[in-house]
Amino acid sequence: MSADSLSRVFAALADPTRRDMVARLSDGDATVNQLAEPYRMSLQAVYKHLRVLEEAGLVTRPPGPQPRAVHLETEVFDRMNDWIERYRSRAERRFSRLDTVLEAMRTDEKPEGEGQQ
Amino acid sequence: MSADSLSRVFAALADPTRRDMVARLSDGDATVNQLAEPYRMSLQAVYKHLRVLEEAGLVTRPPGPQPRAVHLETEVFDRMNDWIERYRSRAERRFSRLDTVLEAMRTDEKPEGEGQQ
DNA sequence: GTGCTTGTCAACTCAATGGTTGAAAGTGCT
DNA sequence: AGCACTTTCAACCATTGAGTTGACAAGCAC
Repeated sequence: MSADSLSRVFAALADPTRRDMVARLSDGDATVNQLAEPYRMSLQAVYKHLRVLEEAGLVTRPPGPQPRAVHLETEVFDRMNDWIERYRSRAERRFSRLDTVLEAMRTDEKPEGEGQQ
Repeated sequence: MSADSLSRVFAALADPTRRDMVARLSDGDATVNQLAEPYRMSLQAVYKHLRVLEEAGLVTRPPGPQPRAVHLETEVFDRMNDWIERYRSRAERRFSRLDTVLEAMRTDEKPEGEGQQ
């Protein structure tokens, strides 16, 4: 209940069925029944998965005629990417900086180094 | 236990505490005690979180002197990014193609061809 | 209207998760 | 050896999550 929005997004994608739904929706909108068809689970279960995706903001269901379409929202992907890139780049930048330091140490002096690798 | 590896990664990052750990580890390796310090939970709980991150491949703990360092692995981030980008781009490409079709309909008024690929 | 299909809600089961405490191994230092 | 610190294992509890079945509400066709 208290999960922040990023947690909801990651949690939503932690389930293989939901990732598969997202994958299929990337090919185009679908109704709940179309979505449910390949899975060996009840329609209600699929509907529940849909709710999870919806609450994570990964999917919207614009109102319309009876077979309502499920639509994939790509905006949330950006938020995930931002998070991932932020820390990946930070770690990699730090790593290359450390590399520089180690190299400086080797050329500078101190042949006492513990073989890190 | 039967979760595939992508599921484990997403599930690992679905927890705010674990995301915070990853964020902090992106600033440099840390011992478990250092990692645990800001949280109001038992050390054992932190170890559990660490295990989850470890099994997701997000973190390694190279052997060494007693307070073993926890190290962030950035490689897994690529796998996540691959997945995200794959379906984001697919959806956006489809969207722009649809856009093109719609525009063609408006300007042309008779779109007879659709099988683009 | 009657009926069929689609979509939704609710209650229930069962397994997994996040947290706890307590105890036991390892490891390092003197 | 002995002591302190780090790490892990096990049992337990509360909450969430994925799935089920059953029933109910809308929409569309006849």
